[in-house]
Amino acid sequence: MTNIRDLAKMAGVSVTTVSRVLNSHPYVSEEKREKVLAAIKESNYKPNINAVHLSMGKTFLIGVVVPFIDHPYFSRLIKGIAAEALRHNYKLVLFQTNYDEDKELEALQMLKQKQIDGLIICSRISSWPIIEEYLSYGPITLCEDTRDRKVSSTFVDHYQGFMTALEYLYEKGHRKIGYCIYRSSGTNSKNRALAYQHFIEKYQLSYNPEYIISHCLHFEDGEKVVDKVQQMANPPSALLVTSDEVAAGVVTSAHNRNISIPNDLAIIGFNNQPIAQMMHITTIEIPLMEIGKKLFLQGIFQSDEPFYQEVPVTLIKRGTV
Amino acid sequence: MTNIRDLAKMAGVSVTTVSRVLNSHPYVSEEKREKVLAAIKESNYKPNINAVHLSMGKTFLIGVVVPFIDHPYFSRLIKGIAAEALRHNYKLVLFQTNYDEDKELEALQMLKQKQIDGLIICSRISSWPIIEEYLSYGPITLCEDTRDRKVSSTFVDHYQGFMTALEYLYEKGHRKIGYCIYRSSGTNSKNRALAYQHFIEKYQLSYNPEYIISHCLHFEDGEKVVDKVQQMANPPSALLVTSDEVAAGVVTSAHNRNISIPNDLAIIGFNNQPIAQMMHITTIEIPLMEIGKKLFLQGIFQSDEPFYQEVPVTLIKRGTV
DNA sequence: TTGTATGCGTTATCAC
DNA sequence: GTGATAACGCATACAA
Repeated sequence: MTNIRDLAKMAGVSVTTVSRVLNSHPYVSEEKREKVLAAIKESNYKPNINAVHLSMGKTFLIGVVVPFIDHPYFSRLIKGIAAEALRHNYKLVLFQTNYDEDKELEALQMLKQKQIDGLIICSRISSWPIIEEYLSYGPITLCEDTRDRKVSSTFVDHYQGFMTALEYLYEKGHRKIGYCIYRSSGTNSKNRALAYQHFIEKYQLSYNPEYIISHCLHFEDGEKVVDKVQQMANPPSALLVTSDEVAAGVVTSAHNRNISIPNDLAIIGFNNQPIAQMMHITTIEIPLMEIGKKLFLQGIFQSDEPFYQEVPVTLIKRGTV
Repeated sequence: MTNIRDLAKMAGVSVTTVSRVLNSHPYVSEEKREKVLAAIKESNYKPNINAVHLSMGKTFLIGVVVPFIDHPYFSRLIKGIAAEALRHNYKLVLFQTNYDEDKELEALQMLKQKQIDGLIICSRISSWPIIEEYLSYGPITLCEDTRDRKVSSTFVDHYQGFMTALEYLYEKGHRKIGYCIYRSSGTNSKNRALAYQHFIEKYQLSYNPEYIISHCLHFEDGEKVVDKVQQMANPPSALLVTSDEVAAGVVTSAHNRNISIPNDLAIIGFNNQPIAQMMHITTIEIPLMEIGKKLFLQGIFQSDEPFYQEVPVTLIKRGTV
């Protein structure tokens, strides 16, 4: 492996000059620059990233916290982050937490110890005081509405997305609407709940706690949802479902039991995943790949001031409403 | 950030001694070891990984090449790799190739330039001569049967898995059996094709090229499969399908068109993904998470001799046959 | 069993 | 414009 000193010798200049052309700094004559460039080409030189990192005091590593790596929602987010990271010569440190707070703290600790340059938390379990404590050690970026906090984020307005879906169902004549989520504690879930509550109040609909079904995350959870709906004395006529993955499960289960969709039960999913397109599921599109890219850029190129970035969502009308 | 020199002062020893206890080397008295340990605890010391890396000439980075990051098969593999990598303080560099050879070459180049310590190729596009050329620059690990090559691998015996599935269908009375794959050129696909050919010969069944449907990768491809089957003058009575994801798509489409499964069409998927369990799809189980872990260990702790590691598969009988 | 001194390959400071 | 040289923090050969 040829190094910067070898290059200097080959080009007949000093290491400083080599470093200058390597980093395209000013103050180097065209003549010497070309000599160095030639030497680089001839020797097939590549900088030793370890030395660069040590010298710069940076790791070029970005931590990514997700509850589940192999879940369609998060793997799509990771895809976006990874694509942008590669472009900027950053590497990923993937933390799968399973929503275990200790796992998330491990990631936060790595930030504190400067083992990573920044941390992206795609879905959070630790409380605000914890996050805010670690904020002083390095950039933390979230994927939820943080406008009331001093933490940067790229987020989707789940309140608006949910409301749009609800209004659409109302317009279609539905008055008994339920919804599925994974966990009720997350910010995104809370925003969805808030929209639901406001919607109920606005149209003076009755509130039925049964209509809110939690722990829905995978395709196979769709079956549980249909189970519950079938057991209700007064079942909903429409359901907003966690994600298209789960919505697809609901639709599949419903078919198996001769529940007609949308006649017996209308369904709206989220994310506009490929599966929603194939199964003609009406959905709220969330551009996850794009969000992943934004999260990365925000996580690395961050100023002192928190920066909030909202990504718009779109209702995609298909066959399940 | 306190460093090794600060520790030495605090403990009243030399940096060498500190380094020794840090790396649990022998030849350090219990007395001094404890002083150092105390200093470490007190100062909340963490080694600067950049310095460690530079000094050791290693990056502690492992490259992972996949065609698609957000595909259930590969994201599960990544999950296994990431889990094991984290345990060993390694970080991931994710390359999504989309089966573009240049992308794969980028990863290979990084290995050559010592930008990563090892490379795991989960699905390969480049030819053997290319792989073998880069083998001299660092450990490369594959996820396909490489027993006729000098490249290490953790692999599934797709020949055996396919044959098991075929024999099972034969036993159930099927004589017109087709199969779906993504691409025909991969080693794994070739092994499946070989099993199919041997099976056909063994039972003297007629070979119908129509029965082999390629480019099946996602749930939504299941619909195309059903389309094709319906258009055949002499359709197969059973289908081995790329993955459970695609199998689920086939089953869903079949339901939508009142094709009875398994009566009109029997289906066997692969991987035993959660979706297969939910939809009661008969499948060949492939332990992807476990394979991912093995791939990592193999990729990092590799001797000079190539090492081949076969992972067994199991037929899981459910309702689609 | 311990410590000194050197190297790892860069970047950055400063004098020229 | 240019070039010595000092960090950066750790591992290790070698001397003691």
